[in-house]
Amino acid sequence: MTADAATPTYERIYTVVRQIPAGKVASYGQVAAIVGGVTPRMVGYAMAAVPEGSDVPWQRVINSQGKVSPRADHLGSEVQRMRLADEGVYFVRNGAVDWSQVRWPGPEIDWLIAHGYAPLMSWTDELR
DNA sequence: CACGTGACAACTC
DNA sequence: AGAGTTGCCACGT
Repeated sequence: MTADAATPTYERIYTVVRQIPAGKVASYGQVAAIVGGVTPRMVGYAMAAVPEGSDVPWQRVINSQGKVSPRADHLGSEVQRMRLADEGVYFVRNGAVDWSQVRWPGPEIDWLIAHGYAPLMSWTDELR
């Protein structure tokens, strides 16, 4: 599945999110930077729109503070925490994950090129 | 810490 | 075809 300019925005976002392995997490801003041309908020919207039973691991995208973002559906954030716990991702000290332990380093450069994403390194500053 | 600001795709009538 | 509705952000001051 490539992601050229003709690919719908949400699909381009989902394609990147599907690369995040179990046990790792990424921030909305990180995903947005990798996809390119989308804002972190758009990534949040896309995650909220993931259909039930989809293969998109939406739970692996959290906010820049390392916390599960609050949302209209309270239960949703609890489900997200539980699913992450099942994958070995835990929220310690005031509800935030330890980025140094669970941060997804991002896709390989080759993958980006092979799938039509610009291998811009601007997102590395998200890797604080 | 509390704001203000930037910036929207997909869906449903 | 077009308007209206609906959503899980990040960063600067």
